[in-house]
Amino acid sequence: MDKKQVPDIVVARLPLYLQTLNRLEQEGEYNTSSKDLGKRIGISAAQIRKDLSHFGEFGKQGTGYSISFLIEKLEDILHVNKVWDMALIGVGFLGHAIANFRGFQNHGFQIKCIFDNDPEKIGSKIGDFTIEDGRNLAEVIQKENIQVAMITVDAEQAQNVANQVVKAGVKAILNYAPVKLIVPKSVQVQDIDPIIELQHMTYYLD
Amino acid sequence: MDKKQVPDIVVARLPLYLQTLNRLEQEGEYNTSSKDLGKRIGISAAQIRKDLSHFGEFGKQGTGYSISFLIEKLEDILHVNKVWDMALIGVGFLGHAIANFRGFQNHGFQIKCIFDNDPEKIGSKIGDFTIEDGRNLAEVIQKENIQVAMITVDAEQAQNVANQVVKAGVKAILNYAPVKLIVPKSVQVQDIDPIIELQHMTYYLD
DNA sequence: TAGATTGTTAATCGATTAACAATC
DNA sequence: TAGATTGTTAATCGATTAACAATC
Repeated sequence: MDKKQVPDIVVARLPLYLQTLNRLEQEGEYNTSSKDLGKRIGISAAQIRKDLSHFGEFGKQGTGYSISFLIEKLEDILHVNKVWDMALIGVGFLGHAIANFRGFQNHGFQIKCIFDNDPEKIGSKIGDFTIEDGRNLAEVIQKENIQVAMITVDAEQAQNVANQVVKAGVKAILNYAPVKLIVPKSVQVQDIDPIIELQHMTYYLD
Repeated sequence: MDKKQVPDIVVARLPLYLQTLNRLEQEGEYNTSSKDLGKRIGISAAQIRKDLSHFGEFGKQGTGYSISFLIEKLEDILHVNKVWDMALIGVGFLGHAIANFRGFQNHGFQIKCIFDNDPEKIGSKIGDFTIEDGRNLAEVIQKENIQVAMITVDAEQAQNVANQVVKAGVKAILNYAPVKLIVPKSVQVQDIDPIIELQHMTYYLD
């Protein structure tokens, strides 16, 4: 018998809660409340309490939540109490930026290997990484048991790359290419596409 | 009397429809249907028809939608039948990647000016752009009548930059910094944050 | 204690889907 | 014509909010 599953829209908010709690902790705070969190994030206090109630009881009447305790719980829930190794495929300007991004650390992720197909790039270095031959993609991902991939190749190559990483065992893809990837249901995909976000906003402009 | 307003969740899907239609057109297709579009995007045909019905009647019974006609309509609705000038603030690795991004063209956007505070960077070139002094931000944005900004500075500086661009007249901000920006309700904000997306996915992994 | 805030229930609100007449 | 597909309605489904007893 399955535990009733948590709505994805709730899951999607948890990383936002975690981000805000991390910031509060950095600012030296020890406690917070659903009201305070809600104001900072821009959603209702009731929604935060409801969301958290799917996973347990983490607060205290009268005093709210211990920030460090709630961070710990959310990290457990989101499975970022460990470090996920990631593969980065495609070293254009964007891949280059991501390879040099310092923000993965302490949030549950690290880049483990970087691939490109360009012979000029293969073998050269980005920070601590040597760019590997895209033809070895599947082999390396399998050997290193990598479950998360970031795809920063062109729209034209993205589906092909996705097929390869899925075959090699990747279970989550962060896709920067402006295409809807087709993957098995067991594989998670999230898209990052500035055009989509910009067009969403210009609807409200005139 | 206001026209009943379209739910934001509907608006958010329109750029995705447009993206898919553009791809279909590139592939040489002339017509499509809600069923076909739905399958490609991964949502129901009924939802696509319902979404579009908020804005008019764009299809024909029996034959579906003319791709070029529907593209035109969606571009009108999203206000990307013109080109929006954008300011880019912050020239780290990510800002550099965005400055060199070719994908804005033909989708309604172009970068008009780029700013940074680092004296080493000010005056140097990225493609056709000269990096300008961040201290001139407000002045230039106002003079050029820029309404869209992309913020690629650190988390610590992001709110400060947001305050400046809003004061200068910006109405839409694409925020790459991992902070919840506080802006007037009349200003649109969309966040792009890979950590948030990755943590959303690892919830489903084990 | 009095005040604050939780977790949860029930009510409200909104979004999605199924179904179908209209019609190309 | 027969088949396909629209736009729309009503029904269903799901998410958010308001309210409150419990209690720190």
